[in-house]
Amino acid sequence: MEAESFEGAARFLRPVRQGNAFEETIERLLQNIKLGILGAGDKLPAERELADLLGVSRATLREALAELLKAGYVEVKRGRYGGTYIARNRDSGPEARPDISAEEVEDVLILRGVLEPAAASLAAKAKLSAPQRRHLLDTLAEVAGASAADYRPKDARFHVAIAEVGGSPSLAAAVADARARVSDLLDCIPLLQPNLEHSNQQHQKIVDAILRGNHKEAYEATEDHLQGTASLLHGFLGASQSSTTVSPRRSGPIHGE
Amino acid sequence: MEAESFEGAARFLRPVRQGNAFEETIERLLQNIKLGILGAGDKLPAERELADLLGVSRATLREALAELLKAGYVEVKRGRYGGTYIARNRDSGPEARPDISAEEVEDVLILRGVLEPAAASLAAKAKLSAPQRRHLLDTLAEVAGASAADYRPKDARFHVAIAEVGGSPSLAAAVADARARVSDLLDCIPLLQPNLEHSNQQHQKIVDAILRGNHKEAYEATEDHLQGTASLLHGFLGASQSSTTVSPRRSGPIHGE
DNA sequence: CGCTAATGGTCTTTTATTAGTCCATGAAGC
DNA sequence: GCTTCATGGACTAATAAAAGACCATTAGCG
Repeated sequence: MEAESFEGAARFLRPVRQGNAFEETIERLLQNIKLGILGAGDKLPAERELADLLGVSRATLREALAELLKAGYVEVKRGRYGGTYIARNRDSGPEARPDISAEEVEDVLILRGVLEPAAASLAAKAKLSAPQRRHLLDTLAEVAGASAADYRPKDARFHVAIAEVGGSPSLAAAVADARARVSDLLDCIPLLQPNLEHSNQQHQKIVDAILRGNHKEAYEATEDHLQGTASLLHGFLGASQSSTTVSPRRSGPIHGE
Repeated sequence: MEAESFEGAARFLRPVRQGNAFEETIERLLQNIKLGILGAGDKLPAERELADLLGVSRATLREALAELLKAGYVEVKRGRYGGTYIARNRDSGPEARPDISAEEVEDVLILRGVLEPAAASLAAKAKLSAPQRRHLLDTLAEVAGASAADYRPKDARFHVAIAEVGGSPSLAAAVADARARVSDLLDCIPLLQPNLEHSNQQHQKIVDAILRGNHKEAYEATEDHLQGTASLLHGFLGASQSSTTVSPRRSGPIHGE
């Protein structure tokens, strides 16, 4: 325990920020879109307000919004009562897919495997208010009724909703972050109809357990559910494109261009 | 699910960064010191390398180091084979203690209550290498033999070590972050000798379970252990200084000054 | 002794980001 | 119609941060 023992320490002296303000702003907005928190047709807060929420200057926010506009994620209406809106039918372009390492897949699957069942368990233990119960049921219905085109965001929205009612904002944020990473991985693999139906059944089971206050069952049902997508991801990505510790983004923020 | 439904969305449109680069750099370094990852007498990486690790310019890093130097956290030696070292006996000044809301205490306790037992369980499930086992035992011995003065960092180091061997860097980082927040809270309450002895017994139990590969026991032993400090924190902070959603830091980075 | 080289210390230049002001637009309300 | 005013759009000045070059120091080494 003397001088120069950085083998391990270096892992914790990790970067203080992920990129520049412009890139992080795009990332945050995109995360909210992909997680279905900002759904098609939704109006974003006014630029001045949104910049404040994101803790970034309006100029930087506008740069980010300009990119999202160019990529078709948002639409803008001018004048009073105008604003920025999430595009209703984005021509889903060929999302930039940097190579994915098996380690990274494993890492995020472990993380969400820890966070999500725990969040479901907490939600079951918590004394949910009527609006919270409604929120769960609403997001459940949304994902059950979603078309294949927007299944992923609705699905993510549902899972984040569970974490939201768990009582810890930090946990909800952590789940949202992990879920966003999972969603990025899921974008690389096809959406299979039988999987969707099975997923919806599992969703129902999770919500049932939460609303009945059965935390053990909520935990296990969530574990089961995650197991499915974990297997899927392992199958499609697990053994492919291994290693190559690529530097994360830093160039070409959206996709083409 | 139409336009302008931001009641919930706003919670996820959270700030993209916590402060300016200078403040975040101090915070990160301080976190590593408080978590015992950088222990007394350790040599920091050279400025150029450290700046690179933290993803910040050398100028910004040096500003941060200057603050830590002024506050007595580090010492500097010039010339070849010189460097920046963690101070051996810092005159623990009156740490700036912004008011703490009960919600914040609850939030972080829930979060670590989810993360740490899960990390211990993962560690027990994992096939640990000899160096990993040694790492666990080393940090365990360090905390068991620690003086009251540096019990907290050694304790934190031990808990983070468990997460390190769990197989997910993201989870380890999450545990480190949560632990740092807990440590900040613990700094507000006295260190009681009987608690220390009980803690050390629990630590031993956790490591035993992990090394035996009994994940259920590792999980439960960690839960038990956390329960202790949770009660302590609730007792000392729970009902005091409630509400007042104070803005986090942003001014006076270190302590006095 | 005197050189070497890795390290902290000090600059300058360029770029990113903020903070603020003012303009242009256009649906709502009279 | 006409006015209102919250909105996006466009600029400027000030500040933070990065990138890089160069200087000063000093333990080791021949």
